[in-house]
Amino acid sequence: MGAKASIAKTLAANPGFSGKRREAPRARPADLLAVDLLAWYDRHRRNLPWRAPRGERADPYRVWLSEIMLQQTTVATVGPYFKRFLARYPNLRSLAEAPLDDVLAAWAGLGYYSRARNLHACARAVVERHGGNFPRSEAELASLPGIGPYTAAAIACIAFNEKTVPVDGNVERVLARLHRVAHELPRAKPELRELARELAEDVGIASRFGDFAQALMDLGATICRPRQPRCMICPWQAACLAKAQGDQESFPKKSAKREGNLRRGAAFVVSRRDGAVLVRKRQEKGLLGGMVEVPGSEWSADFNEAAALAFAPRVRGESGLAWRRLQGEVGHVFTHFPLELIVFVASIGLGARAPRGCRFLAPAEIARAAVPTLMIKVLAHAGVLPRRAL
DNA sequence: TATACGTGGCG
DNA sequence: TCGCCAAGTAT
Repeated sequence: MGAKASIAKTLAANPGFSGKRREAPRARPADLLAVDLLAWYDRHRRNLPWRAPRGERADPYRVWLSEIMLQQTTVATVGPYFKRFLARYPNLRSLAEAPLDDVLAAWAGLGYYSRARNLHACARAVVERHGGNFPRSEAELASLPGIGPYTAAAIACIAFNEKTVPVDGNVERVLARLHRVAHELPRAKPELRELARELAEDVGIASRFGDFAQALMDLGATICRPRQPRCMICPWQAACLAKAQGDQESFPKKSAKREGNLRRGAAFVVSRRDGAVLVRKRQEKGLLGGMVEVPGSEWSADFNEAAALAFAPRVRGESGLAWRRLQGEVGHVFTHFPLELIVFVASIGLGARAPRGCRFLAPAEIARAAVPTLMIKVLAHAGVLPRRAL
């Protein structure tokens, strides 16, 4: 199916869409749309840390690392993490040989920690299965840990110039507006993927698949933004069906997602006289998997504050800790639920021994350990830390 | 197909 | 202040 046919299908799926609108948008052949975008990209190309100099092929290791970091994460947030990570692990082999805990520590604060665990597993898999070189086909890439359909396509076209278009949130938004896609996400995903596949065909004459993918994502990030899109300077403004209708901000349509219930719990900060804090490691899988935390209760909607001290850690060599409940709470919002933690603090002497499964972490070590932002907030609330040092 | 999975920025 | 959103994947 050609691009024109899909436009007709889009129009057919929009009963309220006036037939008069068919003529104004998309006055030019589809291949020129791709050419227009590449020309725009050549003029407005952003210099990002993982991007190769113009005309040069990007390093697959850097492309992969950046794409994993950029999953659900903004360019501004990723920048500093990417540079630090690359300085510490300059190539695939150095990453594959590193202990997982060190990798988690380098990832601390970025969120979605399964990405770091899969990153590490992927590095080892590429060394074992591919001799240390990333495969170039989308299918082989997608079989690696942490690499799904989007990332496989992104690496394939950006690092190897394979003929494919990765479809991320940016591309979905651009295409949903360009074609005024009526269906809601995520149901519209197959339709949007098909539109993206047609675009890959359009790029054929230029054979710059990596540039085209990055151009499309840049267009979504800087021009076709979720709110207040800058249509007046968009290279595709003349072809955009939503722009013609004036309702571009209402695309893509999305199904309403329900919000999670508030969960509450208690955290216990034990400070040793030399400043060290009692911590433990969370289980490998699930929320904040493998990350460092202070001891605490379960987090639940029906948390009973009066019984909170039952969860307090018992420190060997101490006859009983004098717990002090700090005023206020530590609030944190996860993707699927908000959390409020009350914090208890206690001080102990140098002779104390950590309970089974726990250890004491010196202040200087906290910055180098795998401590998630939630726990940074708890430690800051307890007065143990000023804030994360970037 | 739906849900779990972090965090920070912005209007 | 608060809801939305950002270059998704695994199960």
